[in-house]
Amino acid sequence: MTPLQKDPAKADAIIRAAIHIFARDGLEKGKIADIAKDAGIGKGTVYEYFKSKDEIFHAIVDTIMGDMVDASEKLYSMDLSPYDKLRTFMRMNTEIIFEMEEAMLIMTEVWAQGARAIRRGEHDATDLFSGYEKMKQLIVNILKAGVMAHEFREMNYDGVATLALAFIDGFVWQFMLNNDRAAFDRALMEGIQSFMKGLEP
Amino acid sequence: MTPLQKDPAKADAIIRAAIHIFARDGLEKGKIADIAKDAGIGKGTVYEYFKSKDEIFHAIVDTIMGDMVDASEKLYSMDLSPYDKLRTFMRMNTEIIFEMEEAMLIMTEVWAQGARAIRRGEHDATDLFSGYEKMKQLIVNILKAGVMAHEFREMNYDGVATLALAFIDGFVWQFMLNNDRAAFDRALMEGIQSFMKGLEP
DNA sequence: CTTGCCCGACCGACTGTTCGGTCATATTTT
DNA sequence: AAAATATGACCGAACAGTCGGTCGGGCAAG
Repeated sequence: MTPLQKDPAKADAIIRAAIHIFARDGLEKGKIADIAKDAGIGKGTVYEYFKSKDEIFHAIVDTIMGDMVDASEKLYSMDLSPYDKLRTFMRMNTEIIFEMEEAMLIMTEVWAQGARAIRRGEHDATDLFSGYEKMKQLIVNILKAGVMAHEFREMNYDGVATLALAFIDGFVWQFMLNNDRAAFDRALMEGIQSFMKGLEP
Repeated sequence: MTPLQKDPAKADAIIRAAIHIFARDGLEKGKIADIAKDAGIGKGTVYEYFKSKDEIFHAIVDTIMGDMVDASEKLYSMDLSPYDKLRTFMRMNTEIIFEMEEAMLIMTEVWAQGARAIRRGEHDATDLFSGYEKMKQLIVNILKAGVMAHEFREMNYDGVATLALAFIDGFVWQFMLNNDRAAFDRALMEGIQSFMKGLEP
C-alpha cells in the first residue's frame, strides 16, 4: 500500500512546523491553525495530509525516533572496539538529543502520554517506545562484545543498558534547565568518563 | 501564599485528588470537575481554596518537591561515610520517585512546561526547579567530603552531580514504561554499583 | 437573623475537525 | 492551437463539543 502522498515536501513542512509549535506551546495548547500558518498553508490543507492532530504527534515521534535509531545503527555497524563504540554511542546520542532541543520537549510529553496509556492497560501504546527498545538492544550487544573481549567487567547487561539510556535522557534534561553549553560539554565529558570507568574490568 | 483559612483538610483532599486526576488524564485534559468529584466536593468549592487550575499545579509541585528535598536533607545530616551516604542517596531517591509514580507523571509535564517558559525567557519559572538545585548542591557536598576522605577519585563535581541526578531521573523513567518491580530492583542494584565504581580512586 | 462555606447550572471562550466551494493545472476535444 | 472539461489540491468560515471559571441562591451554624 503506497498512500499517494500528495506533495511530500508539504508533509515535511507540516511536521517541521508542528515540531516548532508543539515545542513552544505544548501538545495540547499548540493549535493546528498556528501549525498551518507556520507551514505557510491553510488550516484545511493540514487535514489533507494528516487525519488528525494525534496523527501528527505520531508522525513526529516516528521522525525523531527514526533519526536516533538510524544514527545508532550506523554507529553500531562501524568498525570500532566495543569500548570506543559504547563511548561514542553515549556521546553521540546525548549530543543528538541535545541539539534537538525542540524535539526533546515534545518527546517528554509524548512519553508522559504513553506512560499514562500503559497505566490504563492500552498496550498498543507500546509501539511509541519500540525505537527505545531497539537502542537498548544495541547497547546490550555492544556490552556483550565488550565482555567477550575483556574490555568490560562481568555485568547484568540489562541493568547497565538501562543505566546507559537513563544517563542519556537524564543528562539532556539537566541541561534543559540550565542553558549553558560550555557547562554541558564539561559535565558530559566527566559523566561519560565516570560511566565508562564503572564498566572497566 | 494565602494562609490556610477554611478547612485545611479539604485543601489537602483537593491536592490529593488533583494528583490522581492529573496523573491519569494529564495537566490539560484533567478536568476541575473530576477533581472536585474525586475530592468529594462541588466544583465551585474548589475555587474557594484555589484561585485557578494553575495555582493547583503549583501547589502540587511544592508538595512533591518539598517531600523530596526534606528526605534528602534528612539523609544528608545522618552520620555516614560519604561513600555510603551517596550510595544511599541514590537508592533512596530513586525509590522515592519510583513509588511516587503518579507524581512523577505530573512532574514530567510540569518540567516540560517550565522548560518552555524558560525558553521564552520567563525567568520566574526558575523557582519550579529550585528544589532540584538544592539536591544538586547536597550531592556536590557529599562528593567533596568523599574526595577529602580519599573515598572518591578527583573529579569535576558539577559533572558528577549532574550525572547522579540524571541517573535517578532517567532510571525511574525507564521503569515507568515497564512496570516490573523485580527487574527494577535488579537493574537498580547493578546501576548503582556501576555508578559508584566509576567514582573509586 | 446573619455569616460564610458550599454548590452546580450556566456562560463564554476556545479549537479540532468538517465541508462546500475556488482555482490552477492537466487532459481531452474541436 | 484553442476551447472545453475534469481533477484534486487547497482553503477558511462555520460547526460542535469541551471546560475553566462565575454567580446567585441554598443551607448550616451561631
